[in-house]
Amino acid sequence: MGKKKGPKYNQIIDAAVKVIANHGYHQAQVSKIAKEAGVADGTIYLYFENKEDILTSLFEEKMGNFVQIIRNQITEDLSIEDKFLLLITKHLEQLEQDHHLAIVTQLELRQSNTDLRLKINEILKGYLVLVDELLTEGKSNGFFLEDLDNRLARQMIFGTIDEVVTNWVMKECKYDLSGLAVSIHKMLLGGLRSKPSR
Amino acid sequence: MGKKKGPKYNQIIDAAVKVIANHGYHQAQVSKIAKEAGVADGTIYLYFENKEDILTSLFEEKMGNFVQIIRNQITEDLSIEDKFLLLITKHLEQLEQDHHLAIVTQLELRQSNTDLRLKINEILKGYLVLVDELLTEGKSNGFFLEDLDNRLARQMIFGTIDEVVTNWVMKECKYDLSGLAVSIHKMLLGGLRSKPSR
Amino acid sequence: MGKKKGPKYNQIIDAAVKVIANHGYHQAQVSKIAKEAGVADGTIYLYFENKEDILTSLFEEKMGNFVQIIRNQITEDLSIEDKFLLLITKHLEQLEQDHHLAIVTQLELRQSNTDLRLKINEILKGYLVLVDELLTEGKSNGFFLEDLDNRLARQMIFGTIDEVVTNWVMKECKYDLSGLAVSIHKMLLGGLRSKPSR
Amino acid sequence: MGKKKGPKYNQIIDAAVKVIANHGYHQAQVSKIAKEAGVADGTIYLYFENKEDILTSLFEEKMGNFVQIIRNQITEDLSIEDKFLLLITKHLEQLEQDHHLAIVTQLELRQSNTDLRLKINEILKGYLVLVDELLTEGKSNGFFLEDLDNRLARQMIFGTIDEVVTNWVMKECKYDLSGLAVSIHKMLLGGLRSKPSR
DNA sequence: CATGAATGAGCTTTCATTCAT
DNA sequence: GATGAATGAAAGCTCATTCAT
Repeated sequence: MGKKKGPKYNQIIDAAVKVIANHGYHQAQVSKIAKEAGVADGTIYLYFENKEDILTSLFEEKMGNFVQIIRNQITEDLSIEDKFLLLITKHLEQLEQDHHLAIVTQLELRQSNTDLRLKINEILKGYLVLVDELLTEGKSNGFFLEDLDNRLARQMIFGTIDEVVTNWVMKECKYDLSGLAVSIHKMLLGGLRSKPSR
Repeated sequence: MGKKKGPKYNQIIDAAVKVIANHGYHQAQVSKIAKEAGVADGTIYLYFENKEDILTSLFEEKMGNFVQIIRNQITEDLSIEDKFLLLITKHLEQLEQDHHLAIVTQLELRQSNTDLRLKINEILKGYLVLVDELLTEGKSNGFFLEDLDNRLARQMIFGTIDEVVTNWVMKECKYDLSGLAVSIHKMLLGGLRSKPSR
Repeated sequence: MGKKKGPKYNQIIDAAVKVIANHGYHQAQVSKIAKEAGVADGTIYLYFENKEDILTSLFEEKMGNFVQIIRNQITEDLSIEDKFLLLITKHLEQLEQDHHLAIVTQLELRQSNTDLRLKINEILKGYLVLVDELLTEGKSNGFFLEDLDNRLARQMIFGTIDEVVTNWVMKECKYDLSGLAVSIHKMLLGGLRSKPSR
Repeated sequence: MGKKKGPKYNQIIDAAVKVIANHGYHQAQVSKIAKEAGVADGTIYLYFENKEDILTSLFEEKMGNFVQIIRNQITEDLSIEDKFLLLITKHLEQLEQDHHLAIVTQLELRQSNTDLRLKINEILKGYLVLVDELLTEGKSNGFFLEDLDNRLARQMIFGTIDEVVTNWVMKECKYDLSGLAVSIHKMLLGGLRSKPSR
């Protein structure tokens, strides 16, 4: 019950990231996380309801930040095009900064049961809301077609970036990720075709 | 050993799909699958090496010719544009045909940790090779830009379609999936922008 | 029920000896014995009540012979001393003849549960009766002391020979076993002491 | 890990002895041992690596100084004859002290298949070394014949005593065991024959 | 007689969670 | 607050035995 207090809370979350990244989701026992965090097993339960709550909180904590940081960069004076470039760049940059976190969010946490994944999706909504705002803005000033399906567009944007990051993680983060932002941006906005149809 | 034959073999695989779809990957115990299949627990082991073998076989059996079916539709006389439309359409159609199977392959099986993931990647590889061929063809006849990054393009195409399907599954397959093919196709080839940049 | 008939009966027993010798008691499944015997699993149960019955019968069959063969050699005209030498020699010779059988009776069958071992002891009684007869005969003609405890003497004789054979089996039957008969005979009859006590 | 301490450790070992003695090796499930020890199944695994570790530890703990205890009694001032009497007496006395333990070591533990057998042999080796020393000493001072085969003599001594104890256990420990020491001693040293051969 | 596919009871071990100290 | 020893439910797999053919 006494949730979210004290330095131990963050200690435990950071330990969870580390343990999951190094040992994999299915080998991340509570006792291992407690040991890594330097606390007793029971202490975990003073800060988290149960194991799933650790993972949910982990994602909340790290991804809550995530969306806010992107929002902070997207100032009103930018063109919609530049706003999208920023979205992509900051998305990639943040995951590039912390390889452990990237492994956890892109690979390991997806092995969790479906309930947890629904909660993760809940958190992802903040991201999707942002994308939606950009799409609506783009439509209103004629940058995007009026009849664009926001949901599909969102799925294309998120699906593409997510797939790029996942591949990067699976290749053991060996190459420059954020450097791909411009290319991705160009592909997403302009599509694959060399010339417009008609 | 891998006796693989007899009606029980398929009975068990179908039961596995059903149980996993209804109860989730982590709640799909062997005994539950056996009960659903109408056989004794031990009978499972006359047809499969172990639990993982059930899942691997399930995936192979059901998704083994996923790519081949798409390839069969893509005849040489089609334009590159139409070939992509077919790719998307057939991809969506196949998953739309069996909701249970879609749940299993899009959500549940991704929670596995093992050889199964490798099997999934194997299938995926065949898919990506096909996409690569289409991209190369499109480049050679000027439909795509010469400097297009094949890997990124592949990730955009697969990432987008996969995300669309996953969202459809998570919305409990309540809307028409293959009907989205045209819109997706338009977005992927033409991008989000209403007018081409100069 | 229809026990002890047909050539299959012996086939199965011989297969059991072979399988147990090669794979060990705990790895000697009924199906493995059936395969070795060239019959179906179910066929086993036409000749034996259950698995334990195979083992009991195996021992009966092979050890029944065993005692009879020794008895046949011990003719009445021999001295009690020579009778004992024959007992020991034939005991060792018979086990030396069939290494598989020796492994099974000396090592593997002793891992069976206590019930089976009680039945084995039952069969061993034939051997012990023979020893008893010799001891009694030896006492009556003054070769042995009147106050010799037959039970203890039997245990010394059997315990010694059994231990010698077991060691030979554990050393993988690499040396001449029956050649030890004279030494054993000398030790058992004369003891370890170089000179008699007063 | 091998935490080995605390009162539970001994509780569990004693429970194992009791359960194995009463129900037999093959019926001594972990859950039965846990229940007898008055702990939860899982608690077993805080003190032992696995089931085999219970049995190995049991044997080590209970029989670890079996040989040492005998050695402590055999002081240098004794005659070789008396030393052997002590060996036999202490061997029997130790097993006589704890009937449950005797059942376990003489009958049940021999049904095991694994490292445990190796552990048992380890203990046995210490015993055989001791016997060897006595034999060598006896030879050097003329008490034993120079040409006595140590290995065979060892096997006679151990085989005889072991057989006597096993028979006593199988007769449910109903008679006085250590009281047999003098008779056994007499038989082993002097043999069965009433008068020395010429 | 013979088959062998099918059965299903039985057991070790893991690990999230609790609670007395 | 903090501890960590203790808990006990849960699940994959084996194999002796049966019985319809």
